[in-house]
Amino acid sequence: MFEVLATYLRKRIEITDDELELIRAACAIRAVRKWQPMLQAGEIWGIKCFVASGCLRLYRTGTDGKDYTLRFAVDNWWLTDLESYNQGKPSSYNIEALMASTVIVCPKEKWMELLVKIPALSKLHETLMLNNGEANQRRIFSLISSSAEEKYNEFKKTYPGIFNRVPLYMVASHLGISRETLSRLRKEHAKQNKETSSGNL
Amino acid sequence: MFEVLATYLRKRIEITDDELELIRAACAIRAVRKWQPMLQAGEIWGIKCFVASGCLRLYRTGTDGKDYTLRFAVDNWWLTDLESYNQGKPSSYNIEALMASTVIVCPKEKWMELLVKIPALSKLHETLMLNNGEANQRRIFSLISSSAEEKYNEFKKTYPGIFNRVPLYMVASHLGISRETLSRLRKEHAKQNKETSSGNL
DNA sequence: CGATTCTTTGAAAACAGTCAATCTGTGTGG
DNA sequence: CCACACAGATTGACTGTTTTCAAAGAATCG
Repeated sequence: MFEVLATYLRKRIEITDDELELIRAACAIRAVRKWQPMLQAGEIWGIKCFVASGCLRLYRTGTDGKDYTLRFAVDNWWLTDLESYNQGKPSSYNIEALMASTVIVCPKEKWMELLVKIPALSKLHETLMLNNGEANQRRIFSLISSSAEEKYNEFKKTYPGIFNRVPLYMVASHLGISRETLSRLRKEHAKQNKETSSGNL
Repeated sequence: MFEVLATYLRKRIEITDDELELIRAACAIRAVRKWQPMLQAGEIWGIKCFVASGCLRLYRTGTDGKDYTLRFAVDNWWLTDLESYNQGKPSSYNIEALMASTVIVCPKEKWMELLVKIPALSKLHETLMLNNGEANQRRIFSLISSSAEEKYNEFKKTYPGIFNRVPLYMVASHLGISRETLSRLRKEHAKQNKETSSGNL
């Protein structure tokens, strides 16, 4: 299973087999069953986490008692609660598997050693952080500027692989709209696609 | 004016006078008049930018033609369009001064050299990135989970210094609500505060 | 299958947005 | 120093989107 991460890294950076061996030694493979929590609010999140296969989500319970999805992570994505990872404080978030998944985890201290030993990895790490920052900026813009329908379209375009893979109500909470609204939007769209594609030739 | 940045840095990291001199040499001081744009959509943003005094905002025009505020920056804050800075692509965003301001800017290449030469600065830089990531995560949660009123309260609590310093309609666009709604919320709150504080003893 | 979870649907209500008019404060030029 | 212009804020009436609530329908899993 570690091969998934190795392939991922080889595709993105110049890395020797020795360096890969260092990483492998620092990491652990973890199988997560469906609905199994990897992180529960109150715990401290002290690991780097790479999704080798499956699908996880990061969510948080609002003051209204409902769950709101901050982020999904599928094959070859990284997933962290930045707040807890960074400050070592108990997390306000939860991470759970949406299907049987395999993740590769690395304790924070070991990860930091790796970053020192392998400059290319450090560079990649920085790039990932920046990409994440950009994605957040775009998402914030979308949230403050778009209607429910626009957000729906954007999500489908940006994460085509996720839309059909996770429960609808989680996508709704990711977009900040109710499940009913999302259900209606989707219905509308299905209808329109049907109309457009049924022209007679 | 560079002293503002020097003081800022001394407060946060161990830094020698020689190192500060390096930074000073790489930076330029720029005065920005009220409403003057520092960045216009289409341009490339290739600098690090530190607000020594005044107030700027980063905003973007939506498909509806309205402007949406992504971020404010006041004294001792950094401001960037991550997307353009990172990828060197033309920006979709605008940056303008909301009052006469002084900013300290450093070209990207020189900044990267500084990061190599001054490890403590590099560490600070990383911390800032992480803090920004955390703030974004919290803001996204707020946007997907909160009503207009909750967002209003949270903004006032999180950025007390900004609320009274920038036009109301910009705060509204930062929260993703209309100026009228924000105006009404504020009125409600003023009324409630009056009621609470006028109890007879 | 049977039970649970998820989605859909309809009707009513709440919330926030739009439009348009008015008000307020600030700065400018006569 | 006043009057005017202008940007920003407020207000009311209305509209429209989205939420909520409740019930019924699929789908999924053991």
